[in-house]
This record gives sequence, C-alpha cells and structure tokens, in this order.
Amino acid sequence: MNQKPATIQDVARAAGVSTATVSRALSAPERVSEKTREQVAEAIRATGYRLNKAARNLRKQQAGAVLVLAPNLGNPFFSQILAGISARFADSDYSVLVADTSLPEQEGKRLVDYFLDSRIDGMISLDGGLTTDQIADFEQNGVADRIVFACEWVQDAPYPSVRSDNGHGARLAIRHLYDLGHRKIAHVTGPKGNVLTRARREAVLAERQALGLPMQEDWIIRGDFSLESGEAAASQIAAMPDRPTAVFCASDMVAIGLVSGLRKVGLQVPEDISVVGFDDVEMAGFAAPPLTTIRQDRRQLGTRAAERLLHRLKGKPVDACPQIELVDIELVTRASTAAPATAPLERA
Amino acid sequence: MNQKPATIQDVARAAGVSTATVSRALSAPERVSEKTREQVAEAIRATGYRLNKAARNLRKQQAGAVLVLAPNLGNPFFSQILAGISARFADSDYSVLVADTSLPEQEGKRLVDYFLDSRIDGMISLDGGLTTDQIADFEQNGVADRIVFACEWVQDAPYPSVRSDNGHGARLAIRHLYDLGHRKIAHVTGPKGNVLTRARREAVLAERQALGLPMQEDWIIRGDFSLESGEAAASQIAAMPDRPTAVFCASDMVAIGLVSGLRKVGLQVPEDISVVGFDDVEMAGFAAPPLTTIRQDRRQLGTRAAERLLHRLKGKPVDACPQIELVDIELVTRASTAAPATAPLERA
DNA sequence: CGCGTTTATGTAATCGATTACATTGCCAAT
DNA sequence: ATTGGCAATGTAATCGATTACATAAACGCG
Repeated sequence: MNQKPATIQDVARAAGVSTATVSRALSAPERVSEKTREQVAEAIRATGYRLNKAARNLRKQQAGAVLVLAPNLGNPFFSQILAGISARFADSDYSVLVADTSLPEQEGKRLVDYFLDSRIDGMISLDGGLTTDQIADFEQNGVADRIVFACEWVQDAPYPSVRSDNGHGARLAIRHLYDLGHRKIAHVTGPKGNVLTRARREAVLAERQALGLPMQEDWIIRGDFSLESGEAAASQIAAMPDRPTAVFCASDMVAIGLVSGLRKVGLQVPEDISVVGFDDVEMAGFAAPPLTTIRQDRRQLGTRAAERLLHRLKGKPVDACPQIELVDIELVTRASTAAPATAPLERA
Repeated sequence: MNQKPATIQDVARAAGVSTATVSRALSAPERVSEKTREQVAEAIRATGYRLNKAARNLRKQQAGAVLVLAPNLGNPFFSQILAGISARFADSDYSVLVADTSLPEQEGKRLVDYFLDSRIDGMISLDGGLTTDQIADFEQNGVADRIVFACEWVQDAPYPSVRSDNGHGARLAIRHLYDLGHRKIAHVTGPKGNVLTRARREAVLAERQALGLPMQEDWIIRGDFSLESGEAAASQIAAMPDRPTAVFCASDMVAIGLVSGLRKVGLQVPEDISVVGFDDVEMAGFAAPPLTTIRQDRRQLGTRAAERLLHRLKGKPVDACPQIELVDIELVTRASTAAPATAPLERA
C-alpha cells in the first residue's frame, strides 16, 4: 500500500501529455487549454501526485525557506514575533527556519553559510547585535538585499527594518509619570550596545530635559532586559541617598524583576515607587501590581517584517518601500503607577 | 566580484579529479587516497566551494529538515523546548522548521503534507492534541516512524515520546501541601482532552485518596493552562461555601492568574490560600509571592526529543529505545505555600 | 490562397549533487 | 606468469522538477 510517490512523469503519462504541460498546468494554468488542464487535474487526483519541493528548488535555484534569527528563543517576547512571521509565511511557498544566536552551538558558524549552502533565500533578524564581520559577509556574498530586521536593527546599516517607535514609547512613559506628578524619574536600560537600549535611553534623556526634570547620573541604571537585572536594579535604587519616585524600565521583564526586588527590600509599588515597563507581555496585566507599560504589537512586527521580506524575494524594487517601517505603540495604564507620596517635608 | 557559486564540477576540474572523487572526499574521506584528499581540499579552498543542499537532498531523497509543531509559539513554555531542540539540531545536517497549530492559517492544511511535499524528514510534536484523522494520515503515508512527541503525547498511539513524570510532579505538589498541613486541596486542570490535564488530574485524585483527604466535586476546576483561566478559577474558589485552603494548578500561568484573581477578591496568598504551580517558568521566582512549583526541565525535553528523532532518521532500529522517556521533575519551594491558617473553630 | 501570428504542446537540456557500475593498476598468492 | 582481490578513481545514470527552444495546428487578414 505504500508505493513510491508519484512524480510529474507519472502524471504526464496518466494524462497523456508531456511533463512540460503538467508543469505548466500547475504553475501557469492560463498557458494550457481548458481541456488539458482538466485532464491533468484528473491525473493528479488519480495518482495522488505531490510536487517535490527539493526538485523544484534545485531547478529554480532557490531554497524555499527563510531564516528567523532570534537572540533568545526562550524569551516569550521573541516567540510572539516569530508567531507573527510564521503566520505570514504559512500560506506562502516558504518554510520558516529558526536559529538562536544565543546558542553556543552556533558560535563557530558564519550566518552567511545558511545562504551559501542554499538552505535559505532570505532572513529576518530579530537580533540587532550582529557583528561587523557578519554584516561584511552578507555584503560580500551579495545577500544583503534579502535580509530584513524586525524589532531590532543595525545602526547605520542599510537594511530595511520594521520596528516600534521606541522613542515615542519612552516619551509616553516619562510623560505619564510626569503627569502623575513624578519629577525624579530613573531608567533601567537594556544591555550595552543594543540599539533599543540606546533609542529608549536617548528619548528618556531628551524628554527629561524637555520637561525640565532633574537629572542624576545614577538614575540611569544598566540592565539587560532580564528579570534578574530588574531585581539587581532594585537594590541599587533602594540604596540611593536621593531616591527616585518612579522608574521606567526598558522591558516588562526588568520591571517585574524590579518590583519583585523592591518588595524584598520593603518598598511598595506604586506607593513608594511607580514602575513602568515596556512591551506589554501577557504577564504584565497579571503581575502584582498589574504593570503599567508601553505596548508593542509584537505580532505585527513579525507579520510586517515577513511581508517586507516576501516583497524582496519576489524581486520587487528595493526602494519601493521606506527603509524603516514604524509600528504603533501605546501606553497601557495599570496599577503599578500612581501619584508620588507627598514629600516628607510637606507632610511634616 | 559576485560570480556564480562554484559547483562540484568546478572543484573536480581544479583538483584534476572526477566529481565522484570530490563527492567521496567529502562524504567518505577514507575512500580516497591521502594525496587526492589534499588536492581536493585545496581545490575547495581555491574555488570557495559550498555544497548545494538542494541538489544533495534531491539526490538523496531527503529534505534535510525537521518540523517542530507547537500548540502555541507565543507561550514561553514551548519556546524553551524549541530552544532545546534547536540546540541539538544546530550541528546536524537538519534545519529546524516551526509551525504553530494554533494559527488559523494552518487550518486547512494537512500536516502530513509537510512530509509528502518532501519538505521535512521528521517531526517533533509538542502538541498531543492531533486529531485521529491526522494520525491516520501519518500511518497511511508511512511517516509514523519519523515522529516523536515531546512534553505532550497521544494517548494509546505508538509514538515515542519524551515527557516529564507528570504523575510524580502532581503527587509531589499534593504531598507538599499535605505536609504543610493542608487537607482541603483544589486543582485547576488544563484544557479538556489534553493528555497532561488527564495525567495530572488522575495523580491528584489518586494522591488525595491515598492520603485520605476529603474530595469535593467542585474542587476540580477546569482551566486551560492560561493566565485568564487562572483568574477565572479565583472567582469560583472565592465563591465556594467550603473553600479549599490550597490549590494546585496545572501550569504556572494558571497559578499566576489565580494569585492575581485571588488578590482582586481580597484573598492573600499564602495566608488565605496556598498555591502551587507547574513548569517553573522563569517568571515563577519573580511573581508576588514567588511561586512554589513543579520544575520541568524544558530544555532537556527538547534536546532529548531531538536526540530521539535523530536516531530514528538515521534508521536506527525502532525498538532500540524505550517508547517513553521520562525526564526528572522536582518540587521548588517558594513563598506561595505555607501552613494553612488555624481553622476558625479552633481559633475561637 | 498564402503568409504571418498566436496558441498549445512536446523534446530535451538543465539544476548540482550522489552512487551503481566499470575500469585501472598494483600486489600477493599460486 | 597468471590470476584473484583490493584500492582508487572515473563514467554516466539518476533524483524530479522547470523551461528554452522547436514544432504543429489554428487563426486572421488582405
């Protein structure tokens, strides 16, 4: 019952036509007559034919797959974007491959090898931290125009990217805290060298300046988007002589870690300190207290990047779309922010 | 500067040998002489040759890829497993493809088509909820022996699976609560029909019985692993005339949602109710209060399933390994569980 | 009617590897 | 010297599609 799968030859024989006609009936139906088309359709049904993608790919000199490069698949933030990408490619002729740049197994490998081995036709990178070597590899091998960035991007490199308006998000956060009455606002950043870290930090600084808020060196605290770094930031903040009344975190994970850490040192959120996150991961609304945050539409980041890559792969002119596509971002107000407690002085 | 990539023909010419020899030098070095091997190596260096996987795959009648089927990529629980799988395949000749069964785009498609289109050689399913139609498809097309389940599995189907010892986990949870002094223990389950739901529920029932604990119909509450279902369970529990003093949840997400919901109705964890989760996602340790839970080694679930599939694909005898591989599980005690408050009666 | 054009289809080369089978040369055993 | 065996390599078929080019039939038009 388990024969060899039918090939296009078998179909051709069954339909009484040539393989060329079968191929055409499949990929360019308007080029064969109504009658033949039906015969072929019938023959396909009869034989249970399925096109062999490996054969097609070889002949068409393509790979039929795209790679999604994530800095850390274990992070739910990225998997949502992946889901969006996956959705967009689901009904295309491309398979979606994934690779994790944080994996030690990947260390030795050059990314461009995926292209050179004809395993992929294009790539969406969620990792803006590619090395200059890697970038150079892409240029040299002429695959640079089949790469799109989502969420993160590479500074000063000519790759199209789909991203959230990080500056706007950061400004919304600061503005929200300001409107609540906060003046002493700290910021826990992302990891060093990260483009998001930079975009958000710059916007925080600019907005604080614009609002005439006090700036203190140690109110900018280095984090790395992780829960742990948020918790670490909590002890730093608790130890400050001139303690901020609010903290804007570069990610929800940091914010949740921070809240957890603050609680451990006896500080309540939002009574003692207000906290704003970034991303609006599912968990944010269920944290204690529910987290005020900046929502990124992660799924849309994914689908739009996928869309963009598909265009590229179809050979659409490179300049048909803007290099940078911004996805809307919004403030979600929950219980982790409130007006600051009246200052001790005034209370006395 | 951007020539056509070198083929095996180019290498053969450069090395002054035939393509067959080049191929052998690459895939079976011991079959060519030392000298030739070096010539070929040199020619490869000189030409910058890279093997074309599409061509190899066509000839070898394989796809060079495996599919990971996830019920929901957006769920951090699955992405960790995916990371494990990805790691194991990183230095193999297989690419890792992902698909999300929750995607509406996938609806119409038959899973077996991935095999029939020669897009994949094997599959790891994290979804135990495949329909009997899908299973039948696999059998009929002779691909059933290239499928491995991880984490979840299909009841009564002969697929190998790597899973946690769910029963043991559930017993650990109940036992832990019992040891703290709890007697009225509720359980929020997973979704209907899910194998994990069943395994954990059965173990809960059995253990409660073994310990001689009171059983009440409504102390088994249907959930679906999600934050929302945990929150919903909270209101149900709050409304119970005879309220349990502890709840064991089928997932951490449920537990976190439950804690959040309980807080909203004025119940404190662990003072009023103790809560135990399942999975030990990163977040668990940072929840408020930090969550006592059953840790699953998700990464290992992934790597071991990958390992298993690789064996299958290498044509190793099907029965060389046990059908079911269990991964260790452990209780992680944190602050969401404590001894129950003294009963009102005794207190009076 | 005759010629150019269009439409439908067939023939066969092609993509780049692997591998069955053939060939060659060498060495040892008889 | 002959023969058998083995090691190293070459020749060419093969995987299953796509597509350039060729061909044949049908059609239009003066």
